[in-house]
Formats: sequence, C-alpha cells, structure tokens
Amino acid sequence: MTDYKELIAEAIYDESLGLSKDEIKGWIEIPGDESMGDYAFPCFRLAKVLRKAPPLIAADIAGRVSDAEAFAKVENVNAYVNFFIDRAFFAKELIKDINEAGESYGRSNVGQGRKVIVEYSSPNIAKPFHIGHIRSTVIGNAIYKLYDATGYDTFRINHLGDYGTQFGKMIVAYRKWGSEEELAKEPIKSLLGYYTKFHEEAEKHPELNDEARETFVKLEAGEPEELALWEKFRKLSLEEFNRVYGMLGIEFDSYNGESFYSDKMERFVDELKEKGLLVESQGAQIVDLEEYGLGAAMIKKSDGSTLYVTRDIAAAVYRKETYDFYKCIYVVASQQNLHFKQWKKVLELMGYEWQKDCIHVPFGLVSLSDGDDIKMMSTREGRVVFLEDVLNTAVEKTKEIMLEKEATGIDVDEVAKEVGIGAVIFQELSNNRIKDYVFSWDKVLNFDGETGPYVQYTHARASSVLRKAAAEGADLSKTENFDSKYLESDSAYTLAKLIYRVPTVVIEATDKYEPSILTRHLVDIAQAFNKFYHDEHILVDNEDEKYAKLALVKASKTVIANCLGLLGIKAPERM
RNA sequence: GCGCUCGUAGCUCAGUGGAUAGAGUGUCUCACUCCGAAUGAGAAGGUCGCGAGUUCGAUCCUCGCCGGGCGCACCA
Repeated sequence: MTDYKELIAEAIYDESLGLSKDEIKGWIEIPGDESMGDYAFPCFRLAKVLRKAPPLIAADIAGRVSDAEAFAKVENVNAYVNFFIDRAFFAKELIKDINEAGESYGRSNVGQGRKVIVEYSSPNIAKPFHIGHIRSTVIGNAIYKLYDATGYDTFRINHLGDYGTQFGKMIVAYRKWGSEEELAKEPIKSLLGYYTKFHEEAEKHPELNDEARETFVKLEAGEPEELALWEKFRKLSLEEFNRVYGMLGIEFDSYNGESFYSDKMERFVDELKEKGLLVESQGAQIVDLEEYGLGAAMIKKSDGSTLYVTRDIAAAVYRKETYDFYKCIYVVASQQNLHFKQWKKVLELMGYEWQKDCIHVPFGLVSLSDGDDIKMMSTREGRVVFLEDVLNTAVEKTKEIMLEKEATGIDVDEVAKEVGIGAVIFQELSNNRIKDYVFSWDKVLNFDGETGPYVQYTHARASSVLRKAAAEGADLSKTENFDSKYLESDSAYTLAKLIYRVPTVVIEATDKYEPSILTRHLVDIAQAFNKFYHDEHILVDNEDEKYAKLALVKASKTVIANCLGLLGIKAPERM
C-alpha cells in the first residue's frame, strides 16, 4: 500500500529546511472538509525558514508533486497544499491488502520482542463484583488486546485483593455465624454478610477486633486451620468471578494477588533502611516525600504490618526480575493517583530506574444516582449494582428485541449473549477512560445510535449482503480482482479512507492506552458503511460494478469484525 | 487548605496550535413494491466555564479565578 504521507514528505523535503522527513510528516493534516483534499500541508510553518510568503511556498510544493500517480490532483489554497488521492487506485490497493491480511488486518509487529505486563480487574475477594469493577476489567482487557495486536509479548495479571486484616475478620465471623451450606450456595453474598455482621457486632464488642487481628497473625504464620479457610474463601470467590469473566470472554495468565507477595516484602524494608530512606514517624515507618509534594509513603504500620505501597514495591521488583518487562501497565482507578506517584517515587529513590516503565493507566469513577444525589457505590450501604445483573439484563433485553423482530434461523440465546454483553462492553469503551460517569440502566440498555449493537448490526448487514449475493449465484472469488473505478463515489471513498486508517488508529490507541480511540473510529466506519449501503445499490445487474462493490462490503465486514475483536466484542453474522 | 482531574449543543460525549468546532440522543419532518428501518436524510440547537498572557493564529499551551469529582499516613 502506498504511504501517502511519505510521498508528500518526500516532495516537501529539502536539506536546506533543516527539518527531518518525520517532522514534515508530523505536520501533514487530514482536513475535516473533504473538499479540501485528503491530506493537507500548512505552509505557515515554513514561512520563517524560507523567508517566503506561505502561498508562494504552497504553489512551489504543489508544482513538485502533481505528477505522482497516487494523486488525482494537488492544489494550493490559502497557504495550504491540498492533496487529492486517486480514488480508484486507492480502493484497489487497499482492498487487495485487506484480502491478503484477512483477520490480521489492523495488526502490526511494532512491539515485537518486547514484554508487556497488563495488570487489570483485580477485585477484592469475598466482595461482590459490581459495576464499578467493569472499568478496570474491560479497559484492561482491551489494552491487553491492543498490545497483543501490535506485536508485543503480553502477560495478563489479575492482582487479586486477597490479603489483609479483613480476612482475620472474615474467618472470625464465619466461625461465629457462618455455615458451610450457606457458603456453598452463595459464597460471596454469605461472606459479605458475615463481614457486615462482624462490623456491626464489633461496635458493641470491640474485643472482636483483637480476635480478628490475632486470627490474621495466625493466617500469616500459616496455621493450617486459618489457611484452609482463607483458601476456601479465595477459591469460592474466584469461581464466582470466573463466571463473570467467562461471560465477558476474559482470561488471565496469572492470579497472583497481594497474598503472593506477603513473604517478599521484608527484603525491601531492609533495603529502604540501608539506603537511608526509611524514617520513623508517629510509631510508623515511612519514606518522607514532602520535598516532592507527595506527603509520606507509609511502609510499615506502628504494629509492624505492611501496607499497599510496600506490597506494590515487592510486586514491581518481582515482575521486573521474573519477566524483565518493557512496560508494566497498571489499569487502576484515578482515585489511586497519589498512591502510584508515591510508589514510583520510592522506587526511583531506591535506584530502580526502570520505574519509568511502570505505567499507571487511570480511569474515572462510576457512581450511582441515589434519588437526587449522586453517590459513590457502597456495598455495605447496599448502594450497588452487580455486574452480572447488568450483563444478564442486557442479554434479556436483546432477546426481547430479537423476538419482536421475529428473528428466524438464528440461535437466539447465543446471539443475544454476544449482542447484549457486547453492548455493555462497547459502552464502557466509548468514552475517554478518565471521565467519571453515573451508572444508568437507560443508558446501558440503549441499543440505538453510537452503540455496540449498531456496529454489530452493520456487520450483520454486510454479512447478509454477501450471503444474498452468494445465494443468487455470485462467485465471490471475483472480489479478489475487480474494477475499482466503481468505487469512486463519495460514500465508497469515505468508507475506504476510514478503513485505511485502522492500523494507524490501533497503534495510536495502544500508545495512548486509550481503547476509546478505536471504539470511536469503529463507529465512524459503521456510519460510513451504512451511508454507502443507503446511497448505492450493491447487487446491481452490471457484474463488474457488483463485484467491485461486494469487494468493499467484504473488506468492511472483515475490518469491523477485527476491530470488534480488539475490543473484546463478538461479531455475529446475523442478529 | 494543598494536590490531581474534569468543564464543548437541552442531555451524553468526540475533537485539533490552523481552513466554517463535530457525533449520538432528545424534539420536529421525510424515506421500507427496493440488498436487514437495531438504518439513512433534513431541520433546529454553541459566549468551547470566566479573565488575562504566549503566538501570524488558542476550544487546545501558560497563569489566575469559578464550578463539579477524587485524593491528602496506620484500608486498598
């Protein structure tokens, strides 16, 4: 495929400018208005160096490239050079590329040979998996897929919250008020109930807290009874989480959570001491980060137990030593910005230069509307929406719509899952991840407009045209070699251009840890396809025209499916 | 109080140091004898929170305000 920016940069490049070709490429714009061409170069920037008026520079550049076969027209307007691509030439090259690449169109190998760790989801065990957890889970999964698609060697970690005094409380509560049958039936609900009851009782009987602390000490020391209970809680919790992960189509390479690092921290406490970073403050051990405006990072509590920062230091070093990562990405809520800044600063002070390769990818808060107020979710106060309920409701709603439309010849249950769950995932990946949002049933169950079902519908529609063509006896292998002069219309060309940009968009989304960039682009593609579909009849009598258009339909279908795949969403043939 | 972050159409959100700031949704219209109407087209809707500064040019960068969210040591 022709690299248009390269062609343009070559025409403009001149040693006397004192600019590299890459710098020139960076200045090439894609005009919002198509009447201004496909690419544009603003000449204001060269005016100073060349000491020449921008319009004159533009005229000069325009004169130099007008003969390239890739461009139909090059002109200068208001100090811009506008480049118009030859549409037939472009469509031919592009569709040939997609036919050859197939499922791998959009993928690249820019990251080859580099290890990238993505830590995401990371729920606390024995607590329900609610709508707030969807963010880390779904965004993290998309980021993993993006890194995988750009050729990196990836490793997915679910850093479970499976350690801390809370488990001392849980064990005490279970022994006092729990039952095995209850636990087996509804593990998380029961455990949460015990935990809540513990807090209520502990207000009246503070000695329960001491008992919990002692129990946790036993657990840490590896006492068999306590350890067995903890393992049971962990196992049951994970089974419930896996049910949700299964619905979402999400897997991990490691479930090593906080407990995994419980015996790997002392070494760093010593190291901090040796390096003179640790100071005592109010009975606790801290690293003073006041001079960096980061307050104090607490390493050990006054009772000698460790904290979040301590465990994250141990985890980071363990991962660096075990995997020698190029990047270690933490998909964790923006509420923890300060924690990550402190943690990185401590690693830096310890002399671990690779801390710069540890990236916190933050995302905004999900809250709930509580009457007139908007509040954070709170499991204990019962203000919570379970993710599994959201997924199931979305699937049911989809099924209703499908039955209304009297879908025949389709596995309704299977497709309803793909569409309903796809809708929830898509919604989550639509906005910039940093934005806060208020959960709303109306919004998550809306399937019109810029939604997952809209994109899936577009895919199903493309599939349908291809099916129909085949049923009418068309030989689809003729879409491999077609006359692209039939793809010069505005709607066909707009669609082709969007498809052409997919590999670039995938890389951009990866580099910025921002799946929504791809989601948005995918909506643009779907819109362009639907416009093309409306504007033009595809299955026309003229065979040459028909196969050219079918080639574009097939390419669109491939690309839409590939992009959905990168977001973790299925692309049904019918819906 | 300090730090981080967000503020763009009624609502939900894109957007870029450059040409006339865009979608979706909602409202009002139009289009299924025609390849899937979960669709497409049109109308209407804007002081890009406010004020300075840098620049040939700022919605975008800098500073100061205003408003919302989050965080600020024994939770994670």
